[in-house]
Amino acid sequence: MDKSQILKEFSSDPDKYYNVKLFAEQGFTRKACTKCGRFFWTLNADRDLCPDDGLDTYSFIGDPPTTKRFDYTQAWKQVEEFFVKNNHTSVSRYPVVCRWRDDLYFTIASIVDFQRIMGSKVVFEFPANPLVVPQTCLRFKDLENVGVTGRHFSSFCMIGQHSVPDLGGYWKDECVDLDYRLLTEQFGIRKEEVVFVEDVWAGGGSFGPSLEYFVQGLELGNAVFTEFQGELGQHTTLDQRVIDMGAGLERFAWITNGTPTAYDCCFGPINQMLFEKVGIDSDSNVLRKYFTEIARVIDKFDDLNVVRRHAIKTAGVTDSQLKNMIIPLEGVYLIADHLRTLIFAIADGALPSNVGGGYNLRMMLRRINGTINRLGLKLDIDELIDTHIDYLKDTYPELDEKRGDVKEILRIESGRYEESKIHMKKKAEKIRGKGVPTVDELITLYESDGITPEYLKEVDAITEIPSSFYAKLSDLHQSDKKKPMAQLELDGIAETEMLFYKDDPMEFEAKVLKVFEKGVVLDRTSFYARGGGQEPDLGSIAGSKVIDVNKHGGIILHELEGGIPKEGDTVKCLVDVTRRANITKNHTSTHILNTSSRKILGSWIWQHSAFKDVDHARLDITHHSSLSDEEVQQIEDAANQMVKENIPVSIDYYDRGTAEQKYGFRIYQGGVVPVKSVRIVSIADKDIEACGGTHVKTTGDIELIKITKTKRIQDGVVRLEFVSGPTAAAYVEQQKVLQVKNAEESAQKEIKEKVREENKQKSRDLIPILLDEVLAGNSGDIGKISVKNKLCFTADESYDDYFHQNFGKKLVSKEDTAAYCGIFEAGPTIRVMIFAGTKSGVDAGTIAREISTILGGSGGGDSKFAQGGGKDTSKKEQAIAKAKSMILG
RNA sequence: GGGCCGGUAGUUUAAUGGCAAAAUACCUCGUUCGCAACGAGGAUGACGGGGGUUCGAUUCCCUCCCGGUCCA
Repeated sequence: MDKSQILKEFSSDPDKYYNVKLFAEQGFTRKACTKCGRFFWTLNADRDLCPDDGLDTYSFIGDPPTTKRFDYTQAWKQVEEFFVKNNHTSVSRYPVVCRWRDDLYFTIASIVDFQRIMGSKVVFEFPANPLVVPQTCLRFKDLENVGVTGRHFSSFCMIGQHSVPDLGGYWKDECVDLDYRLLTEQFGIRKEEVVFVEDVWAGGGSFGPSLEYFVQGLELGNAVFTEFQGELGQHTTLDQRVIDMGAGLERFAWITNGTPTAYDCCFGPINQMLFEKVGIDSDSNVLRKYFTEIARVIDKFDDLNVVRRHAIKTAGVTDSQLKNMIIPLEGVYLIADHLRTLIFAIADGALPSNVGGGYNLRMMLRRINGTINRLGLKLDIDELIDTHIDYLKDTYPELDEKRGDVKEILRIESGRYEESKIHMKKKAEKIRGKGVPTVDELITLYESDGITPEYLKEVDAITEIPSSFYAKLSDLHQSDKKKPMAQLELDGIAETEMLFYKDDPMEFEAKVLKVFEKGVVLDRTSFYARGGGQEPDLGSIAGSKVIDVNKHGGIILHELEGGIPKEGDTVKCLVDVTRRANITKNHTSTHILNTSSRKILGSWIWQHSAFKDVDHARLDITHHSSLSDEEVQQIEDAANQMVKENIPVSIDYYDRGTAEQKYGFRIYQGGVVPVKSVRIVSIADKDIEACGGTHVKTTGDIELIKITKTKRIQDGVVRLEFVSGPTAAAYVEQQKVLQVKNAEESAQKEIKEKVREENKQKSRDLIPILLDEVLAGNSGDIGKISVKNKLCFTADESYDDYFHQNFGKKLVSKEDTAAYCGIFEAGPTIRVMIFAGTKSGVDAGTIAREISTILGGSGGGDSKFAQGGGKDTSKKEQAIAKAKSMILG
């Protein structure tokens, strides 16, 4: 939908869409910006320009419009106090890792907290109405602006003010009134400074007008009134209209302080600490001018470097000021910002990695480390983490608990970065020595080693980046489109009654509602349909084998083999009880292992995915490293302890919002649950998850859990393969047998190795003795070697390839008139090896080829060394005779 | 989930369907009061595991393990 179209439409009828009671009460007038034409509301009769174009833009820097000063933490207390006083419920922030929506890695706005996806629709669920929330939001789009522009953050606190008018909340009039009073009464901003700009918001099929509020050119918040759906012109009013007011807490703090940047008043004591360590030479007057200029022109140029150059020139920043003040400052801000984001993300269970959202976290830590190195700083990251958390824990007490975990994860990740840098450096060195690499080589380097051409240029390994590099790279990454699933005609069929969620009979009768070529839909079924990583039940329906069961919406389709019943028939159905029991044990085991892993490894453990079949199952967990044998044992022990305790497993249904508030987002281990009423599976208070699978009554039913294998399947994800119940018992038996077998095999191997080593040693001792005799010019039979004028031949069985190899090599290296030929058996083949000194008159290659031909094989080499052989053992004597005559003449 | 790269002496890295190299560390000797430095000599490996092709595989093929990396 075209936003400008909607804006035009709404602006043509301001009374309907924008004019709120407050404007008339206070005497706001509506004006059109003389520069850009946008409509805005103001108390200042002289004002002709909208905030973006206004002359007062960022005039608060160095001259804040309030008498009170609030830092980040205090600013929230002010906001919270104001809204609570005005009948709002203050809600704790939601996780920054967006567990309840699989289309987002991270929470990017406060409204996301309350959005749930049902099918293709977004629905709202608020735990209170109206409410206010300090929602930490992560945004990685403008990462390069962070630290530079004075107002971009990788994470920020969105003050979310939300109200549903039709469920007892308020609508536009009260919303704008509250926001206005928040600014003027709570924060003490002069009434004339507040400007409301008319705008619209559209997304996800709905849209509505919005009023952005500015003070001295700084946008503090945006009140969105989501009220319509459909296409403009044919739109209808939503069943549930919603107020989505989002304001930047950092900006509230900034405007009351008037510091050169928002960073100066939002990171707490960490800035001062960093300034001292870095030794920044700070001149507030220059900084004020510089950052004011940055703020004014940031949107006027596309290239950030142009913006910086412009500001440096206009503010009159000298080269030395740039080097000793601006650049280190930008670095400090970047470090403080990125670290704060990492603390929130890791505390909420995200891990830096090379996949998905984890990649953003990895990049941020690398930017921190890169900046520290670039500026030559000596910083203790742990100390910085402590400083951040100490400052934030008042508002976000949950961060305090994860202090140690955050440090551990960042320490491991920093170590990885150091190693990868060493690797990159080595590769770059090699390239420098080798000459200009081709584009294909550069692509291989990038894809296989993560070494960008930019890096290579930076370290002077290459002089320029080939222009075709990026074109070629993007060609390579053209992804193939997913093919759509075959669609079955299921319209008009009633949803299947799911007996497995009720009394779950293993034998039942049901009516056939619909038949397909290979399957049937019944009115009711106990056959569990594939879902949540749990494999389906099998068994029989009307005597035909059930080979698969799948869910299509609320309809369950049973795939059959050996005859399809008729529509309308009542059929007898039997579920394979043993299969079901085993799968069920595996499913509850998955929950137990998940919680055991978290207990042993750390709070960052989440279920990444899972699979439960009849004879095996696997659980993928989020973890940073491969598991040691000891860790695996501890997890298994913890799991079996829970089995031993025979803990009851209970299943209860909750309203989704209630479940989230009661148990937190930990319940979404298996991913998003797209239903209003969630099924909560609890193993006492030890593990509580939203889950649609089948479970045992008490943990003792599982009998035993054995982890059969673990594997790091990708960066940040470890797979546990396991068995439970009777399969686990069988596995233990099987392991016992295997262990005995392995012990025997390794003992045999050891003996073989010992014999080989002994033979080697014998050769080492014998060779010098024999060599002395041969080199002395003795002829005849020397140690079973026929020698004639330093030409040697042997086919004695006591010599192996090690002897032939070393004797021959040493002989010809010491005497170039000598030659040596050895014939020996190696397994089913007879092999020949010839060494010839340059003046021996013997051609090794010719001998090898001829002897090999006799033996039915082939051989090769050059005149000085050659080998060959064949498998025709009947020709062995003939070959020996021939070889002897060829070498000894 | 899909690819790609790599695994060789204690360490870092070469090369190769036919004797597996170099640097460094190590050992011995020499110069030195001693150390460092230098010179001479020496030892060191089943080429990640398993299977296959071959007379012969570290090299080619398959498979597994480990590590790295890019894209979804």
